[in-house]
Amino acid sequence: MRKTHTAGALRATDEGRSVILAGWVHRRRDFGGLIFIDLRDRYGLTQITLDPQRVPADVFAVAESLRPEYVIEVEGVVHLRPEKMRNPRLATGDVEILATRVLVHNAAKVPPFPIDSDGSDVDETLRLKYRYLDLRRERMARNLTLRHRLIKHMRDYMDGNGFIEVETPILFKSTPEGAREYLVPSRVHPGDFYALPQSPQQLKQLLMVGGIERYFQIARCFRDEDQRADRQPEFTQLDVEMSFVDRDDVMGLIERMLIQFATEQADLHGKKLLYTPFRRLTFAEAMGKYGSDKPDLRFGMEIFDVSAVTRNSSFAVFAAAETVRGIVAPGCGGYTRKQTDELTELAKREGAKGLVVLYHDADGVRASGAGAKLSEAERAAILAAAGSAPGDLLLFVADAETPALTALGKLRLEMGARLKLADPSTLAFAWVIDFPMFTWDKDESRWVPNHHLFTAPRDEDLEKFESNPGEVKGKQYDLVCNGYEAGGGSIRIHRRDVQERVMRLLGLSMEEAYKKFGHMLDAFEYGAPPHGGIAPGVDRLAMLFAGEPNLREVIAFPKNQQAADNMLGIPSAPTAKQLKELSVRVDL
RNA sequence: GGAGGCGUGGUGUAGAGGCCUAACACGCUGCCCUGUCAAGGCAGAGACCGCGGGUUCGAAUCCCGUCGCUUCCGCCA
Repeated sequence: MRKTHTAGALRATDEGRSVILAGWVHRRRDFGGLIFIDLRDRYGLTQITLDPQRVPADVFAVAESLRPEYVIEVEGVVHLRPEKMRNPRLATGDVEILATRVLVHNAAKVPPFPIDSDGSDVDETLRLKYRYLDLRRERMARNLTLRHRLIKHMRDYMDGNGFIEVETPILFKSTPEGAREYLVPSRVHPGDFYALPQSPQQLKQLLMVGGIERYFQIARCFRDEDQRADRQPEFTQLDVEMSFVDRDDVMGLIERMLIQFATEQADLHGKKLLYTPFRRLTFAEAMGKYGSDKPDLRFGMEIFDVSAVTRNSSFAVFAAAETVRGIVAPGCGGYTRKQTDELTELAKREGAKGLVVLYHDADGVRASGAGAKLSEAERAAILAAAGSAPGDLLLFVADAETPALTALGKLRLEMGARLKLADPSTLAFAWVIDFPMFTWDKDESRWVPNHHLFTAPRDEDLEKFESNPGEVKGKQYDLVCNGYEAGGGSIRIHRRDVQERVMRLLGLSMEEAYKKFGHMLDAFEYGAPPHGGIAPGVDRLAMLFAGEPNLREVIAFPKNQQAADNMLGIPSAPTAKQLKELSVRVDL
């Protein structure tokens, strides 16, 4: 090892020690007769001082030639800084190294962007093109360290709870009923393809049939779908599966793991958990109060129902609607027509027919606009249901239940953001349970699974299966946090007959079902234990704990929104020789 | 597939039909400087305003197209 200490290690108590540090020139302050160099490595900054009276002329000359991002090695002696020259903002601020030798390992061109910021001042395209420079930022080092500690915590925790990590293949089988897959051509089997796994779902269930009982894996998953701030084409999950468990066993396991992590790693991310134990709400509650199946629970602004009041309203829009729901935007009574029009646009984009705006004035609902059409009694009843105060703005959607709730859910998030209601230093973890198992897909005229087709129905709903599929609830649970889905899981079907009923309901012929999922159906006939699991998203959890706005900040080499990497220049065209070997022809 | 936003020296921005021979800050180069830590002072270099077309006497600025990045909708069992 060429260095005796890191650039973040030295303190006043090290005074007099001879040391060797190595790293990058962060900044150079040259006074002509005195030079300071901030030496940076992953661990911190240390000030190197070059005094011409105390170093040979050739060493001083080397120091004069240094530029930002040069890689250097410095030998010197730790000195206590004069009292007034200490820097309390630096962990190493009490000391400086009086250099006796400076070696340049490598010079550096002028970087295309500054390294001494958090990167928010630089176009992200450039950051990603020069990711190896971008990673030198303190922010990136902190994020990758946090991610490492999260994964290490997961491994230690799972190990401590009797789980073993088992690797599953990346070259997997194409399966329908899921996300679009990445395909890999087989050379040995011309015309045949592997698929990269969207998740190790089936394999981990087969591990349960294989008697592993407690499995986990830090698993890479691949989905060829369009990107979002919280979606990358390849991502990492803590994949978990256990035998002989109920829903609460799985939820409790993950909940304790996250609480422990948040407690032990408080120094790194500084985030507080808003709910311990985690909140629990049913899908119906989540939709009804927050208009979302992954609500941001850091603030209230719950949706309320005034249908009982408006059923016989003198306001035709209200009277005709299947349901009328609303939210209160506190203190927004001063909104202009232009501002409320923006909100109306947002509601329409989310599928609502429109937005009804009422103003809560000093003496009740303002009698203008929609307010003029409401009777005195209705206005009073609406304010009572809303629980609003003078100066508030009331937003209503009169529509069928689902569009009304989802539109108000989006409006709630929009108003929450405008009013800065969500505390950015908190994490509001919660479980959402009792999801409907199936949703009717109008376009395809068939039932589609809400989670996936291996999720078990609640025992009491088994009989409604064929008669009323929309009413069947599954043993599914989603981990949500601050408006993100941080993970999802379920108790699985472990019997062939039940699995076949699900497949039949989804419109799969038994022939098709067997072709695609025969390995599962067969396995269930050889003593498959009851089992269930979950897969928290590692990238998303790292993002949430780090307080970052997107996944790219917690991934060393992420893809951009076009699923491309402009540093590597991928994806890229294969050679004619490669294609020929794979028996693949490109048709553009 | 669709909608919005952005694109001007190395970086981040200003600019809203003629005042642009394009401004400011940071960075960069040179010189001065012994206690700075976002060091300071002086001087200087560096941009055909993403690309293509159009309107106009005149376009960074208006219009059309296109490319790149980003956020969102669809999609994500």
